[in-house]
Amino acid sequence: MLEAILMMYLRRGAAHGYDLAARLTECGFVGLNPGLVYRALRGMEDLGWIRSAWDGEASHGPPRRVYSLAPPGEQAMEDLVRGFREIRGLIDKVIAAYEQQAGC
Amino acid sequence: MLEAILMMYLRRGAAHGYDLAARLTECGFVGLNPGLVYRALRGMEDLGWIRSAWDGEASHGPPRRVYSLAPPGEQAMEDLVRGFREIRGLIDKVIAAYEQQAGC
DNA sequence: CTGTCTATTGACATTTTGTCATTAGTTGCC
DNA sequence: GGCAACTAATGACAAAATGTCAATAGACAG
Repeated sequence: MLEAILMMYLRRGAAHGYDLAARLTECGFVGLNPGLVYRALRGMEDLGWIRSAWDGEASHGPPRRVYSLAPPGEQAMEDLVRGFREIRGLIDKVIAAYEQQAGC
Repeated sequence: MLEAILMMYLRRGAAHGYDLAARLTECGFVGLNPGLVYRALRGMEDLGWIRSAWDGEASHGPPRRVYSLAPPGEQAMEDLVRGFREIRGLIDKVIAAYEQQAGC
C-alpha cells in the first residue's frame, strides 16, 4: 500500500524521502513516520522499481537522496493495482456476505 | 480477513475447524491450510469472539471442537466490516490516483 | 557554539503470516 | 491383529511485515 502510494507520487516527478513523507501526512495518511517511508523506498530500490541519486542542488540541510521511478516500477505499479482490485473484490464479497447473510 | 470470513460462517451455525477449513477451500480461498484456520479460531476464542466445546456427538475420527459465535463476536464483526469499508475506500483512492494521475 | 530544522540511516522489538511435523482417534482392508 | 487412509487438532519453528526510536549529520538562526 505504502509502496503503491509512493510510486504514484514519484510518477508525477522525482522527489526525496522527506518530501514524500510530508506529502503523505498532508494527504491524511496517518501512522506513517518517516522511517517507514525511507525503508519502503530502499526496499523498492532493491527491487529495481525506483532509482536514487544524491541531490546535486544545494539544500538547506544535509545531502538528500532523490528518488525517481524506474521502468520496472511502472510494471510493478500495474501489478500492485491489479492486486488491489482483487483485494477489493474479496472485501466486496465479505461485505456482501455480511449484509445478506449468504454466499461464500 | 480470515477471521471475518470464519465468523460469517459461524454466524450461520456452529461448526468445527476442519469443516470450516474445507468450506474455505471449496469457496475458492486458496493458500489457507488448516493450521491457519485453527490458529485464527483459537485467537478469536482468546478474544472472546467465539466459544468452543468438545463435540459430544460421535464422530468418525478424533474428538472435535465445535465453535460458535459469541455476543462480542457480533460486535467484532461489525468493527471488522467497518474496517474493511475503510480499506476499500483507501484502495479506491489509490486506484483513482493511478488512473487519473491526480489527487492525493 | 548551542539549539533547531532538515534529512537519512540503523538497530531493535513486536506482530503477523507461513510451513510443517506430531499426536491421536476412527474406519476399512487384508 | 496389523496397517494404511482419513479426520481432527495442536505446537514448534521460520520468515516476513510493521512499528518504534535513537543516532548521525549538515545548515542556519540567534
